Amino acid sequence: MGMVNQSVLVYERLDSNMKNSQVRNVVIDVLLRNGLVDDAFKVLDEMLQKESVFPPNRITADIVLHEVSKGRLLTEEKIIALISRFSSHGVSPNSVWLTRFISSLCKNTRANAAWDILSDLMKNKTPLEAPPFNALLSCLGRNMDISRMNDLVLKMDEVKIRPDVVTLGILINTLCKSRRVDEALEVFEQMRGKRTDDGNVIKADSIHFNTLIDGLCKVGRLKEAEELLVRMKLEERCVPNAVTYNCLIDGYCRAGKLETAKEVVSRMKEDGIKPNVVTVNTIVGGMCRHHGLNMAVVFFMDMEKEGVKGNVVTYMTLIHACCSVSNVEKAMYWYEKMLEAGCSPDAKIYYALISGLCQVRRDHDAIRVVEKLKEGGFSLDLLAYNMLIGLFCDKNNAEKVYEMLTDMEKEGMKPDSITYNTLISFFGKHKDFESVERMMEQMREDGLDPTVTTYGAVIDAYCSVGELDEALKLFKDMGLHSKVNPNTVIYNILINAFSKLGNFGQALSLKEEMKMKMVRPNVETYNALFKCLNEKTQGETLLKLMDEMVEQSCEPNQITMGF
DNA sequence: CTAGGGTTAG
Repeated sequence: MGMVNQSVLVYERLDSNMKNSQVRNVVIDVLLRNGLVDDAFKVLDEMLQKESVFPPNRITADIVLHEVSKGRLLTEEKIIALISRFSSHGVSPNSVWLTRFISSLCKNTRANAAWDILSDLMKNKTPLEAPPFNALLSCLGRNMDISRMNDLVLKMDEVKIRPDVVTLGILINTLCKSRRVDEALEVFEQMRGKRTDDGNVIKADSIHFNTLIDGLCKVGRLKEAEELLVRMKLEERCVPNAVTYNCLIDGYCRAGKLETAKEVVSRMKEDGIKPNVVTVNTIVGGMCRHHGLNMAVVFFMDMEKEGVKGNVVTYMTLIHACCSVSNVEKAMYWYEKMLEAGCSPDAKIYYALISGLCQVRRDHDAIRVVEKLKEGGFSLDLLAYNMLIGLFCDKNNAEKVYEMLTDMEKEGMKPDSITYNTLISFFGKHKDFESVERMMEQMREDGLDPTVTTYGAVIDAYCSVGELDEALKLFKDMGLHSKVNPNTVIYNILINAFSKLGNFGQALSLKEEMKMKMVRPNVETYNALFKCLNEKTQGETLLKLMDEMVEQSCEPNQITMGF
């Protein structure tokens, strides 16, 4: 501390024309390192004055921002203000630091603040590089905000900040994930090889190719994906790797071409690339979807013999497949197998089990799994809560429904529209209109607009007690007061209700209305109408409607045949 | 910046 005091003493005695930026930087550094934050900021403030003779430089920003974030000396807001003051002197924070700061803002869903910082720095023409922009771009990409991404890239171009390989990677990836593969290919061709002022070139790399191949596969354009692989092999620094082949394998699996997928495994081996656990999981998943569990298990065991061990994802895939064919015992068997194999379950394994059990309506088993999940130190997420609430509603277990809701609240989780829709339909089925209204109100209070499903549940409830006037009122409200429009399901509910009451005229005019409004009728629409005709034995109208059904390309089903 | 895992209500 003595040394610090001496340094400060010396500094204070200096003539003000001796206190240049370099000297001040040293003093600020010493003060901050010794925790004398207020003193440091006093010196900094002198530098940041508008007409300061010795303004801050790159090093000032380096020292201050590094220490500030290391010691958490300032709030995010104050750091932003500080950056802005540096910016007004034409000083940028160090690129690495700025990138980290932008990322952390984005993680806290403060992309707007990040945007403002970068705009401010650009406006003041401070020197900038691509990485901080990449951080913001990848955040915008996660939110699929492509238009703001394009804006940012344009702004970069205006102030001559050159994009790098990562920038290109982010753009391609976001476009591919939004299924806009052609645009991704276009951006790729446009940006790659582009020479900038300083002679640098953005070179295409394996990640770019992998992303594009995956994008093409995900939209089923397998032939083009294969062509891109050929092109990739001809490029300089682009060697296909396990990711490349796994993307192709996934593409074939999704298309149900399991044999071709297995051929790609052979091709990758010939190419000197070992299949990995992702390869196994992809094919196991594909087999489960298209050829059933047994084939998948055989494949899995073959691969284990080749030395590729399964992981949580492998077991989860198998567990899910068991559940989807209602084989809970087998699901639990694979759960045990997973533990034996030394794979520690993560939260998602439990969610998958819960999802499977909810689908086959095994409420007691689901409760057991929830207990196991909690024992494992995990908690349910909104999705899992929704599935469970749905299950307990279905089982008329109001007590459990309330338990789930209080649990959610305890964990600070807000119900979403799916939760509300589930509850509204539950109360509707019990003809508890008071609760229905209460839920609708609460939903609005939570800032959630009613969805088509919400209306569907309520309209259905009023129809079920024969209050068609009330149902029609809501139906009309839909178009008027909210942005949701009636869909096929809503029309079917009403047509069914009128048909049941023998009001064929009203039912028929609703069907006409839906055709006029371009809402497609389906088999159920016609079946609902037939229900009414059958009683009145109006054969002629029936035949006419049958013809119309064909016209509308509605496949008649079992129920239709009964008329 | 690239590959594989659970999504509800009518």
